[in-house]
Amino acid sequence: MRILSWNINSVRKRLEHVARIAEAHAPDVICLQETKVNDADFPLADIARLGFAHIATYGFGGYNGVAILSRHPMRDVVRHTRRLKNDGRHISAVVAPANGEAVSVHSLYVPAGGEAPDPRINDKFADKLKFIDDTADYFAGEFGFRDRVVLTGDLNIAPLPSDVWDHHKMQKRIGHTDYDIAALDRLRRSLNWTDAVREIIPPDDPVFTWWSYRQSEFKVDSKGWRLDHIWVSPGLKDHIASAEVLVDVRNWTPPSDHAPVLVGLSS
DNA sequence: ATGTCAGAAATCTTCTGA
Repeated sequence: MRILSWNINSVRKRLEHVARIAEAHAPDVICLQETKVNDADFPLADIARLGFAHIATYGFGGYNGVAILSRHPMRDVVRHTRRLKNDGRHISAVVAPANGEAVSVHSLYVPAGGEAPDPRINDKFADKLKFIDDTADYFAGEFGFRDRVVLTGDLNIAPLPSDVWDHHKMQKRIGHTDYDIAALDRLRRSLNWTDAVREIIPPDDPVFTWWSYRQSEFKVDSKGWRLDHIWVSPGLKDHIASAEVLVDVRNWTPPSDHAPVLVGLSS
């Protein structure tokens, strides 16, 4: 099963890109973040036409919004809330291929966390860390190590020195602070998750999935961050067959500021 | 401090979030 995750920054602005990705890479499942559309306005017919007959959406007006597009039937769709608050940041579904074992797939959009790198004075950063800890509690309580679970999404954290273009400069930037990295490690331990991309690409090699719009010119492998991730539960660790970042997509116009991550799992 | 996007609400621009 091929699973792709992409912060699309408005699904309605980038339908053509989804078509190109579907054509070129044939993912079975696409997890989207920042769809920026209410469920009632989600372009279901356009997506279905691309081969994804099964669609689960969790919109939140003009902000946030996550979705799962699947070629295979889905059941048990859950739009997750945090502290009884709808926020369009976590949707899950069990993808059940006709020939193959079912997988619980999660599309997550972790809050960015604002500017000041101190949760004691920055409420957005405190909310981000709380969101991650709530999510860790959820996974620890809901699943066991033998379950087949895939966590995807824009986690807004680059955990390794090689996940940012300048480790030293970024240590005081939200997304690469010690607070971020410790929180992401708590999430990783919640189900003993494996970072699928780093199983395939050596941890010392720079890998980026996000490049700011606020650069005069986007250049591959310059000034990026690896904010988008696909993790698998222990039950799927031995099934990781391939992993890559579709860096070229960042050059397609009009671009999202994120590139998709694609992981292939053997049955 | 700056750069650029996207969407909403209300105008033809400003705000918010990232």
